[in-house]
Order: sequence, then C-alpha cells, then structure tokens
Amino acid sequence: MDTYQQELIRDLNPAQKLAVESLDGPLVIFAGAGSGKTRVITSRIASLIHNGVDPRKILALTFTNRAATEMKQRAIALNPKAVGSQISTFHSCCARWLREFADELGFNSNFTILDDSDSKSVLKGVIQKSSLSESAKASLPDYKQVLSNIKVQGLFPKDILKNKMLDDLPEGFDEIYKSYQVQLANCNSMDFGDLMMNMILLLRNNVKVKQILQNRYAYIMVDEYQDTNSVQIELVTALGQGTRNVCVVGDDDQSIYSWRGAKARNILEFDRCFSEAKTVKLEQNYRCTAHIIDAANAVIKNNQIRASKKLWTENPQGEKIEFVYESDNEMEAHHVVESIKSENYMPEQTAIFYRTNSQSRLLEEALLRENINYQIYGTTRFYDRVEVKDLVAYLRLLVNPLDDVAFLRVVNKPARKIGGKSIQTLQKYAEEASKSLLQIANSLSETDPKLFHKLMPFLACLNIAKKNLEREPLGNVLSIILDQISYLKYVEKKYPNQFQEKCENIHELVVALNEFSTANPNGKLEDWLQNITLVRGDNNISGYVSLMTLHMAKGLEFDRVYIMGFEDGLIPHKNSLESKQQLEEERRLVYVGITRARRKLTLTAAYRRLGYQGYVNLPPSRFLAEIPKECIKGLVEEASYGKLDETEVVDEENGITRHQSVYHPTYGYGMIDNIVVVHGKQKAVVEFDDFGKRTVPVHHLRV
DNA sequence: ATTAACGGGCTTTTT
DNA sequence: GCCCGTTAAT
Repeated sequence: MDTYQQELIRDLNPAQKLAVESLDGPLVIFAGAGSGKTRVITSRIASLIHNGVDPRKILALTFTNRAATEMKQRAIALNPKAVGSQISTFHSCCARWLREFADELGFNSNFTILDDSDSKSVLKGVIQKSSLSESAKASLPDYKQVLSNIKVQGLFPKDILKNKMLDDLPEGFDEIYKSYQVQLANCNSMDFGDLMMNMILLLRNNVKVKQILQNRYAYIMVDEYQDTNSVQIELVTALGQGTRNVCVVGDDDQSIYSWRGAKARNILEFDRCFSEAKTVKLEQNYRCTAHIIDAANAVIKNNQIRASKKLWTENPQGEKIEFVYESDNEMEAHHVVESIKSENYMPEQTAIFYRTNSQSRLLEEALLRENINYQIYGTTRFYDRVEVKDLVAYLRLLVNPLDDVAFLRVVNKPARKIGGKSIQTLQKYAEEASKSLLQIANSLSETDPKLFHKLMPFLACLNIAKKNLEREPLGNVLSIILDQISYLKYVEKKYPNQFQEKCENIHELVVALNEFSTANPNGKLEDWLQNITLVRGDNNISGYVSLMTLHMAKGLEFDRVYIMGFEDGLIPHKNSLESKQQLEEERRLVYVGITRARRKLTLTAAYRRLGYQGYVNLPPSRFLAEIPKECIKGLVEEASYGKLDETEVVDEENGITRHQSVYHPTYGYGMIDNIVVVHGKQKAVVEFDDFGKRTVPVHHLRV
C-alpha cells in the first residue's frame, strides 16, 4: 500500500476501511445516517482511479442532483482525475444514453423531456379525445397517478393487456396508456417514467447497445439503493452483469419513497442477482449528538419491518431536543423565526423541515418580515413559475418543432384570440396530415387564411428567434422573443400585483441562458433545456436558511434543525393512517428528519392550523410519545399525543372567556377569538382592532 | 360563436 | 394558494 492509499483510509473505522478496500466484485453497504457514507463512496472512486482504472469507466448513480454534485466534488477533491467519471442521477444518465441511442428507438436525439405538469396536460388531451364516459373523464388526476405508478413498476401497455391482476385500474386505462405513448412519440417527447422505461427497452431488445454500455462501465456504484424501483434494479443488473463490480449503498430505515415504486427490500435482496455479494455495515454515527441518536433509535425501533441495525455514537450528549406547542400555525412560524434570531447558528447551517409544501407559505412570510434570507429546496422551483414555463416553451419549440405540448402552452400567450375552437381545428388539420401543430400551422396560408392570420405573429416570432439561434448567445435569443411578443406588457396586464417579481424572474432567466452560453461556447439550447427539467436549483447558498419538505431533507445535514407541524394528520400524514406499512414509512420519515440535526433539534406543533378552509385542530404527533423523556423537553401531558383534546380552556378567575372584549397594554382593544394552552400556560388568541390576530398571555389582558 | 375574465373547490411526499 | 367550470365581453 502506498502513501496515497494510506492517507485515503487514515482515521476510517474498520467497517469503513473494509468498504473502501473491497473494490472488486459485488458489495452491499448498509450505511446508517451520518455514518460517513459519502466519504466511503468517494474514497472508493479515488482509490479505483489511483489503482489505474480509467475514470471514464466508473459510473455512480444517485437519485438527486444534489447528491450527484456533492459526490462528484468530493471525489474530485480526493482525486482530480475523478472529473472524468460519470457521476449523476438515474434520470440524467438515462437521458444522456437515450440521446446517444435515440434512433435505435425511433426518436430524434433532440427529444423533449416532459415534466409532470406537461405530462398531465398531454394526458388530459388524450382522455378528452377518448371514448370514455363523462364520469371517467372527470377523474383525470387519478389517471396521472396511476400512469406514474404503472411506469415505475416497469409495465408497458402490452403488459397491462396481459396482466389481468391489475383489474383495479380505472376504466379504459390500457387504451389511454397506449394513445398517450403514441402521442408522446409523435411529439418526440418522453416523460420522467419513459426515461427509465425506454432505457430498459433498449437493454432488453438491443444487444448492440447493451454490449456498448456493459463495456463502457467497469465499476458501478448506486447510492440510496433502498429507493430504487424495479426498473432501476433492472437497469443496474443489466449494466453490471458484465464485470459484476457493482457496489450499492443504502439504509432500509431511510426508505421513504415506496409511494414512488421504491422497494426497500431491494437492498436486502441484492444477493439474489449477485449471489457472491459481500456485506458491510456502517453503524457508527459521526454527525449527531447522543440525545438525537437516542431519540432516532427509540422512534425507529417501533417499526417491525427492518433489518437489524443499531446506530451508535461517541459524540457528547448535547442539548435536549425541544418540543414547542404553539396556539396556531402562524405562532408556530413566528416562534421558529424568533428562535433563529435569538440563537447564533450560521444561517446555512440552519434548516426548517415540514411535511407538505403548503406549510412553507406562513413561514416565508415570517422570515421575510424579519429580513432573514432563506431558500426553498425542491418544488416552487424557479422553473415551475408560469412566466418561466411559458418562455421555456417558446425555447422548446425552437429545438423540437414536434413539441405539441409546448405549442399548446404558448400559442395563445399573450392572448391572440386563439381559444379552444381554433385549437380543435388546428389539431384536426394536424392529424389529417400527420404533422405536428407547429408544422401544420406554418402551412395554413392557403387552406385556412383566417386562422393563419391569427397565428402569424406567433409563427413569425419563432422564425426570427430561430434565425438568431446560431449566431446569438442564448439569452439574446430569449430577449428577441420577449420583444417580439411584448411579453412583459402581457405579464403586467395579467399579473399586475406580481409584475416586478415576474420581471425579475424573466431577467434571471435571460442571465441564466447567457451564463450558460458563456460557460459552454458550444453548448446547445437542447442541453440547457434538459438541465432545467432534470436539475433543480439546490445548492446551499451561504447566509441563507434552508426550507424543505422532510422528503427533500434526506442526505443533508445541518447544525440546527426545526421540524414543524409535528401533529397527527401531518406527521404522520392523514392519508397514511390507514395501513401499518404507510405508518412505518411515516416513522422512517421522522427518523430521516431527526437524524439530519448535528447539534440541536426543535419539534413544533400548533394547537390549531389555518388551512384552505378555516381552522383544523390536530393533536400533537403520536411519534412524540416514542421519544425517551430524557432526550426531550417541553412535552405537555402524555395523554394528548395522537388524540385531540376538545375541551375549551377558560380562565374563570379573571372572567376571561371566548368572544370577550379585552384591552392589552401594547396592542390596545380587541376581541378574544380563542384561549389555548402553550407550554402549560394559558394564552389568548385575540383579534386586535389595530394589530390583527395575536396570541398573548392571558395575564396581560384586562376585561 | 369564441374568447377573456372571474369565482369556487381541493392540497402528501418527487425524478 | 392552483386548476376548473361558469359568466361576461367581444
């Protein structure tokens, strides 16, 4: 062993060393939270290259772009040659391979990748054209969910027809599925599921492609293996069949994507495909305080379906976990923000987690009020904004003229008096001629001059933009489009209140495009487009507090963590209360959340929560009762966990009851809306005449 | 006859 | 808050 390798494994524990040194042959690494998983994988990559393996023959697959980026950066830090290795997400890899082998599948390599909302609108069109009953047509969201479900199981339309066991599918699903795929093929487009499915199709049926890819990669590593679905398993096994140097890493206790087709038992059954596989368990946690690890272990041990494994740590006990029970969700947000202000953790080392995306709104408002910079991971993505999606649709049409989805999105934006009827006739023409909407639109000058006239400005804009595509930086091409269609004017008229914000987004888009052109002088618009569909903006900006769902939190770590909405109905979610399996997954979600915190953790709940319609009362989460008392402070009576206390609290002594007019020394006059217990103390929720709704201690009030 | 604008009903988690 | 069905405007 030379000095480089000695340095690489210095201060690794024995299990980690074993994992880094077992380079050849199949290997399963069970890696508990904070057990140094990424360090192990990246050291393996560095070591392989150091041993003379061509970096390009190393493939590492992850689920999130963030994981891929981090892995790549850390591998490069250990061995600069790792820059040549392919480290990216399943979806990006598949997209890359599919562009390379598109013609083998009858696609053009500039195909469009449809995101979920695009896919939904195609599905909507297909259902409307179908011969389904009206009542079946009404349940569109069902179809979208079923379709995604079917695809993550790797079922093609022909499998649906054969498989009579799938008889709980909605009416006419097989027909819808078939025409949906035909429609997508006509548009030279693929949805997220297709990226995986089409790759499988190639590997199954195309020996040439299979051999090329098997020879291309000598070492394969898969992160978060507990989250793989059957299609991804098939992909990994097919690619790894040649050299059998397949290393998978995961933790069944962190399996939180079963609703997306992930099968945690994949990691337990890895040796079914690779019978000679070795196993390594990483159980020492280097991340969290002992209190946090104790709490996490105590919670997860209530799950019955799991491999035996126990996380331990040598870290100090640290501060107790804190439970905070506030009167409503607004106060909950307020409390978190005040807490962040009062403590001195670095903003980029502070994170706030919640179960549903909608919970972020109040929190954002509270953070904005206090001028705390924050960033949201995941949805509400920049590229999901209407104005950005519209402009991206214009760009998509430049690259892929068959993209009917993009066409339909923007043909009438800004309004050009092209509504449902015009679209119908256009679709009829297109179908008769077997052309895309854009192609047929361009050829209407004789057949339908009236419609053609209405389409003119739209078509002209695209033509002008296309002419500039070769010679101008991409941002300038977008500016030309903006100018041609007077898009800013349209936005100002349609969204007067959000005009400035949307302008900034548009400007940012132009800048992003120009930056891309500068960074990749030979970069094509299609490369940029693929990136924005598959890559989310998710880097950790310094000076910013991070907000995200519990699902997004996996794989991250922060000194200071808050988990909000720790209530039965949110955590566990109300839709998961029915089955034991679903409840266990919710518990794993809590486990993931807890183990993100390095130093201090706060769980918050609200007595009542203002939702889409009025207030709902949710009891504190049942999972609180599973946390040992010595790890946590601030709990109210145990009896209330998982059960709602309906009794109204009234302060008889002071004559304070609901709907009572009161006076507060700071806020003046108001009316009591409700009286609640916070931290065992009575507080009144008061609607003040001049200050709106506030929660104040009862003893500050005068009748 | 068509298109544009307005108000009502739901909201889990994501590549 | 977002998507959809209804009404008002052309």
